[in-house]
Amino acid sequence: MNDVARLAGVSIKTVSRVVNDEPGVHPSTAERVLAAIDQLGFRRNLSARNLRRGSSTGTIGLVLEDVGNPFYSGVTRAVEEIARLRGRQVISGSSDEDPGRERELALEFCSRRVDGLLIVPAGLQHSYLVPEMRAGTPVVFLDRPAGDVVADTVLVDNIGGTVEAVTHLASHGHRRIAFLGDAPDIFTANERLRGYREGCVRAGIGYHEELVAMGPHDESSVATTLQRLQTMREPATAIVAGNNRITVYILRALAGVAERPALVGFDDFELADLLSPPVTVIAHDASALGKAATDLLFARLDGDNSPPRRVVLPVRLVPRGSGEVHA
Amino acid sequence: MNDVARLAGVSIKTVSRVVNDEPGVHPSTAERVLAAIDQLGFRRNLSARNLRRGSSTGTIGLVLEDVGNPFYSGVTRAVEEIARLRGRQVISGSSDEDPGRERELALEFCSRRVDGLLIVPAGLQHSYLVPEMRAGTPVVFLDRPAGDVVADTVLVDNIGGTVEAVTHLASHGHRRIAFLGDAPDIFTANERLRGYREGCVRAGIGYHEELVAMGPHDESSVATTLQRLQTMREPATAIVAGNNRITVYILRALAGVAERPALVGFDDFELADLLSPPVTVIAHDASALGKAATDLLFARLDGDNSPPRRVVLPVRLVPRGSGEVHA
DNA sequence: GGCCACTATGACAACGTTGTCCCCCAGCGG
DNA sequence: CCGCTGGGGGACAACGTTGTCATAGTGGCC
Repeated sequence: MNDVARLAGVSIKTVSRVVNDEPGVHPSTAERVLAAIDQLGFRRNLSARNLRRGSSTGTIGLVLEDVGNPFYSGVTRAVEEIARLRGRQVISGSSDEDPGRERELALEFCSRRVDGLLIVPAGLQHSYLVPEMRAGTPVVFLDRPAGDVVADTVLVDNIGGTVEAVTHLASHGHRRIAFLGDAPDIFTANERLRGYREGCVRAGIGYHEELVAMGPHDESSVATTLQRLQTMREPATAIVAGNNRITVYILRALAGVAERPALVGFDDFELADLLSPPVTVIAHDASALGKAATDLLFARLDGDNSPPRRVVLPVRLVPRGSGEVHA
Repeated sequence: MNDVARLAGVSIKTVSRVVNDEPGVHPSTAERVLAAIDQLGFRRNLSARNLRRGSSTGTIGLVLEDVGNPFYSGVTRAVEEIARLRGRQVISGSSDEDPGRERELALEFCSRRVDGLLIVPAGLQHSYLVPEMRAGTPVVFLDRPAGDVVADTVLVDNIGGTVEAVTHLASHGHRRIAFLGDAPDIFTANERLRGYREGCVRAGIGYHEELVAMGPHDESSVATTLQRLQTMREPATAIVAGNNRITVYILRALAGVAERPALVGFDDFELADLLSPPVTVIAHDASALGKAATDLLFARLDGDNSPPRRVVLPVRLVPRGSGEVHA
């Protein structure tokens, strides 16, 4: 800006005025300044501007588990969309389920003075955020709740969803329904397990430990588990999969197998309808989740300081075939 | 920092020394400072720091077409990964194929003084970046080249891939091979069309205008096109799909159809192997693309100022069934 | 001519840091 | 007692902006 001022033969303040479209600059002066800006390829430094104005940095931080997972990239897209409408940029990072990494990312974002934080928590300890929140940085947790702080949270109805899945399978005559879930220390995995259990009880088919296999799972552990479930004394005739990845692992393991158990997966995914049989899922909307969380964040930025809210988004069972096989 | 200094009864410079682990602070003083930091929840302002030091802002900007597309979210993931290893944060945004939006994002990132830019170009005009590049901001284009500036570029072998697809189909006896591509003003779409044409010529089956349908496509336009291709006087017996979305549209349109043409899709996608028939694709690696581009960017940041490079990543045909149907 | 109002512009401080340079004082040798 | 040394610490400027206030010039009115 200094250089521009020198070239145009004015003070830096006048350049500032031109750059900010402030009134009170003579058109001919403005023109000279603009020419100088163009010639030097000047672009105002937003960091300095925000520092001086003490105002918003125009950024929001997004900590998620893995952008590579279609579910989270859907969330990211929705967040971006709304941030854009509100003139904000998104800085994001993946925690890979590592609480340390999550914390590192969140605090790094705070150091950059983001206007707000959206976090898919990896761990259960979030007291590290208390100073930031007290200092006025709004934080919204999504997909999973914070461990030890009270804050805005947007979740999906994990319990309702798995209850519905089990009920649905039971209504087709299944009494040996298995559940393959993610690591039980992950909130959603645990909730879905609870829903599964409740569904079993409600359906009157009882909860049987041996039909449950919690993760972490990979392709081979899922294959092994399926083997066990199908060869036990009273084999499982139906399976509830705890998330999109597990569903895919199951599909891989079952590829080419003639006698397939019924299957309902948690999370919808592309092409589920084109597989044979098409996969019945508990669907919920990644972009709705991202949108709800971002809307909540912006409400806080707009001054809403009502008590923290917990929003639970509905899920719906989408019957496609794999879950409508009779026992 | 001021408050911390006052509370600890020292000067702000001493606080700065403690925060930056600089030597020359008495342990007992440091302890007082740390206690004050803790009590006030102080976190150093990175913008101010970078402004003062005139150093890197520790961020890189990523402009892509749509994070929601699994291909680009794979790219994003890879970029993030490498940026992390090099201590950088990623700021990203989606252009939605809108050149204006691409430019807006890129310039916004420049205003934030990102250390470097990774761009999946939406348009053909990139001279707007010349001042920034001359000012020392390295820019790497990925997936598509820049329109009118010479810069580092990482591409995949679009032509080679489609040539291979056509050759593969021809070797199974197909002589009426159709091509459904994206809008021809998109570089990759155009290149793939060229590859298709060259493949036809090489295979000695000739290039026939009526077998080509360029986009933009959506589910219904694809369905209509397929209808036309299959009912023409000499119907198409095989199809090459120009990208992952078009492949999916084709699969949707063909669902339940008994007489299916052979199909090879450009871009691999999850579950392609579990469909029936499994989908033969020209595969290339989103994360390899992201990694190559980011590596190139960091090489520039490390001072490499050799002439701009153009890297072309190989693709490979993955035969799975849909492309091995004989005519 | 003196005064006012108004426009165009500039000087300067400040945002929160850090780099540079300087000062104070204890400890030590002569 | 003096001077020197070195460790611990502070004052101040500067990074690139913008907000505040001041100032110079111009034209109009009495």
